[in-house]
Amino acid sequence: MKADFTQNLLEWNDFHNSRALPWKGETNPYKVWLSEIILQQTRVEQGLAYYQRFIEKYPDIHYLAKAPDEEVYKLWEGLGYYSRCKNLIETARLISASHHGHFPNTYAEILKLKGIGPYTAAAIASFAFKEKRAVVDGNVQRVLSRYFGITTPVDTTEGKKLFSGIAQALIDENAPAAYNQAIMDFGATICKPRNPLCNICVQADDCEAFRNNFVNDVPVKQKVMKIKTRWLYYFIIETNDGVYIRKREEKDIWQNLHEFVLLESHEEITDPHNIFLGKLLQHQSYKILSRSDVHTQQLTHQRINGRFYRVGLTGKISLGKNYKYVKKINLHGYAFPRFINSYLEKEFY
DNA sequence: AACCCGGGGGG
DNA sequence: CCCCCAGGGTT
Repeated sequence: MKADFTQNLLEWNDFHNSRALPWKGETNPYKVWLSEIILQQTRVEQGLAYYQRFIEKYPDIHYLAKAPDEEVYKLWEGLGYYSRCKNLIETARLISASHHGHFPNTYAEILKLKGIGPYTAAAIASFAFKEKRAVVDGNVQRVLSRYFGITTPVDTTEGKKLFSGIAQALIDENAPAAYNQAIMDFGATICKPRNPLCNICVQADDCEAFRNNFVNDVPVKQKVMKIKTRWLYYFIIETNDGVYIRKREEKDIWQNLHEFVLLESHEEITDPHNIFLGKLLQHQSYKILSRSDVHTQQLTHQRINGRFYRVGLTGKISLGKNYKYVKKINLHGYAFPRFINSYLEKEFY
């Protein structure tokens, strides 16, 4: 069984895999690591430009370690899952300082690093250090569940153990890196989530799901997360040349990114400024300069709705220590969530 | 084990 | 509108 699957895969890789990516064949652990963090739960097409910008700005791990937090977040801005950026910075500084810039070179040691789990540790260990350690990502789960006809949910403890065991049994002894790269390319280009190319698949003869016609029913996933709706009313309190912003510190979406003065609700509010600005600005005189249409953004597990109000002030005020007064010209130096940036780009700048 | 964390593209 | 993406961390 293994011989067939692995042999066919590597043969396909040699003669029919034309996928070209900048990090393919890369053995520099820093570059492998960076690419893998960027690609976590992220499409290759989306991550590619980010990877190139990071490599350009931070050619090695010491450059990244020395960079100010805000600069790195700004470079990560728009990519999502911002804890990846936080862990990226922490790990870079740890390796730069404590390991003299030398990346740990075994799966077990790599796995201890922040932001690195089983998949990423296996990827770095195999690509950079040729360790025989099979990767299990969404592609691998899909390929294996179809080929072997596995209906165990992939997102359970049992499923994770099952798939990592099978993957490790299938990996090629002599070419672990090539095998790992090949199975992910195969999953991304042939054994795709929807409309897989079974008609030209070199594994089709031995594929359980194809032979029994349930290719579209695997892999099985268990978790169904309910989507909650949030209403965010942002007040851009501004003077002639500055605005007030704060960093989101709480455990919530967009942690460590910036925002304006916020009134949040679980449902729509007709005139949010009436109940809010009076209290916030006390005796200050202010003027509502504009009110945006309702903006929306659909996240995986939340639906964000909201409006943006520009509020004019004659002079500076104090909104507490959480808020910073920033000149409008310098807003570009701070990282904002997409929800805010899309407003700024269209209606503010 | 259950829940949380973004944003984009395809059907 | 729903699903998925070179997953990982926290509770």
